[in-house]
Amino acid sequence: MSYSLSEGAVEIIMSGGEYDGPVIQVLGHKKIQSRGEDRIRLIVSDGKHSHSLALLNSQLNNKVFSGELSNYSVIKVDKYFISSVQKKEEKRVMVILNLTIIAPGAEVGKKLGDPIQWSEDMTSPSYASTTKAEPKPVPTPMSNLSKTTAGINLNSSVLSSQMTHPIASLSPYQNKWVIKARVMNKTAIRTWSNAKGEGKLFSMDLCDESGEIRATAFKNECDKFYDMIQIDKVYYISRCQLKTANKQYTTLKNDYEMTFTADTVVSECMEESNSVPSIKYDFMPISDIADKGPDTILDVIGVCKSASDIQELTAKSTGKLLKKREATLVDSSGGAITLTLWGAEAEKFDGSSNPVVAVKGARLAEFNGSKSLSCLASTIVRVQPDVEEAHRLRGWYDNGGDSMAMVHISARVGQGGGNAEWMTFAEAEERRLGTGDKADYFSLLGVLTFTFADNAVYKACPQEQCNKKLVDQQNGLYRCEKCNREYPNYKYRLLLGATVSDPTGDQRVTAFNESAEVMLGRSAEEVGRLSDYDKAEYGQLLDHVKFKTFVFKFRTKIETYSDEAKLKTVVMSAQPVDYRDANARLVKSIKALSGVEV
DNA sequence: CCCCCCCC
Repeated sequence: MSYSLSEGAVEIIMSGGEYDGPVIQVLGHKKIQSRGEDRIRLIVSDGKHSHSLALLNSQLNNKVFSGELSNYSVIKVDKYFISSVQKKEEKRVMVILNLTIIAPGAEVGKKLGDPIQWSEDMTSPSYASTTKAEPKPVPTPMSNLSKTTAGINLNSSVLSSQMTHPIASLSPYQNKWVIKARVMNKTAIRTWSNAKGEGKLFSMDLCDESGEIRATAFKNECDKFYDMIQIDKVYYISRCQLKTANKQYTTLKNDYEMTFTADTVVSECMEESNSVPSIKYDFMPISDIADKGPDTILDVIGVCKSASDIQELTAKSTGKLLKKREATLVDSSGGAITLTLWGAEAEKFDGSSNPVVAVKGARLAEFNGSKSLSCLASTIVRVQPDVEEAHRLRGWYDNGGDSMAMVHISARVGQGGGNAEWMTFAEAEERRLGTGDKADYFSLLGVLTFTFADNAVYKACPQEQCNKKLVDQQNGLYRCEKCNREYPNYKYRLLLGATVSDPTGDQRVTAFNESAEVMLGRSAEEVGRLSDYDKAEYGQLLDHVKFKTFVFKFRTKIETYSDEAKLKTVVMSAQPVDYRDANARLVKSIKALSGVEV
């Protein structure tokens, strides 16, 4: 068995060129300490040259500890970057991010070829001309920086020709570095005032291939850099102060954070920087969120099916005036969830064109048994992001996904009724529910067996709290008798008559806006538009929801209309079935009925 | 040097 190594790759890579997926042999390894962390240094060979300054990304350490990556192994380096370390002089280091083991050491069993040790001064000009080599790094990266003025360097060529340092390598103990990083997120300018003084600041989240870090600019630096720093752009940044990050306040994966100082130099990277990754999302299908606990921090991507207007409220605890907007996101998992946006983010958000929205680091909140996502200050929200999942979702939504029935994870649960025992219609009748002076409430697992399509949606008063049906004045205006006013606009609201059945009987019920939206799987706005502009589709929608099963909570009370006493039953909430819960209830009643443990 | 991240 012979193994072919990428002869000459070490030389090309170490002299600044690019070599795609070099196949090299591991000749030895050594454990070193870096910032209190174990790092593995590999001695590698391409058959022609060996090189002892190959660092293994710490995530790969286990491959060595487990023996998987033993000496003489032949590996393909799938991903690497070149960094530099300062000892007595600048030294280039190859950091291996990803590798594939082509042949284990035991199988190879010997050193391949007769490699000689490579060193910096072996760099020959011939390689630079035959490869896509970048300009050779200047030996003293910081020497040029003093020539910049005001810290903002508009000509990136000075910095771009230099070697940059991986973010993961930054520490307070070393201040001669330049990073090449993408801005993932930038906060608004915030002011503070406390016993220690006052000021203003903004912060940004930066990332490169090696990791991420938060940087904050205070006062002067806040003014100086705020406009320049733009989300998604790549910058060369140097001369910041590093300090230990308070883990309490950050979700970024870095032990340190940076503070801009008067000496900080920032320069936009003008060339294509595909090597600097953009935000790394870890999207969770919306329907999976139902199983997650409160305070889970997660990423989602979905189409904004609807969004509320801005609501203003006063925080009880702080007395602060808050602005929020709720957007409903849906994805192809068939889940829907409410995302709450706050402050300026809420104000600028426009969901009217059903954009794809990507969210990184939102927090799962639970209120009255209903789950929703809430944005934190650190949450990144991107509207119409240029990522594959966004394009896929766009295609899905525009080609029928929009009419898919959704399980709304944030569906309201009747107050306090979440754990009420379920009843059947027969049991409700037996107990004469609704026949007393006060209304009775009960929950039931039932099937929607009929929907009354006539007048299921109406044009309601646009005022926040008034949901009165408007009178069409036939002149473009609508009159609200309750407000005694005419409006040019209106909001749609649902008032759905339906029949719910269970194995023991059925009941004519009425569902108002929120519960009807859950039952129809559409917003009142959408149903209204269909009713006015696409009667066929409207009819289909009302037809297709038949035989869907929900957990209903009813309010029932006997009422007399023209001498006839009838049970008036209102749907307080309709929830998609949580089958785990449903089965547990079933098992419980089987036990109770049979006296047998199951 | 901030560090609040909310409400029904």
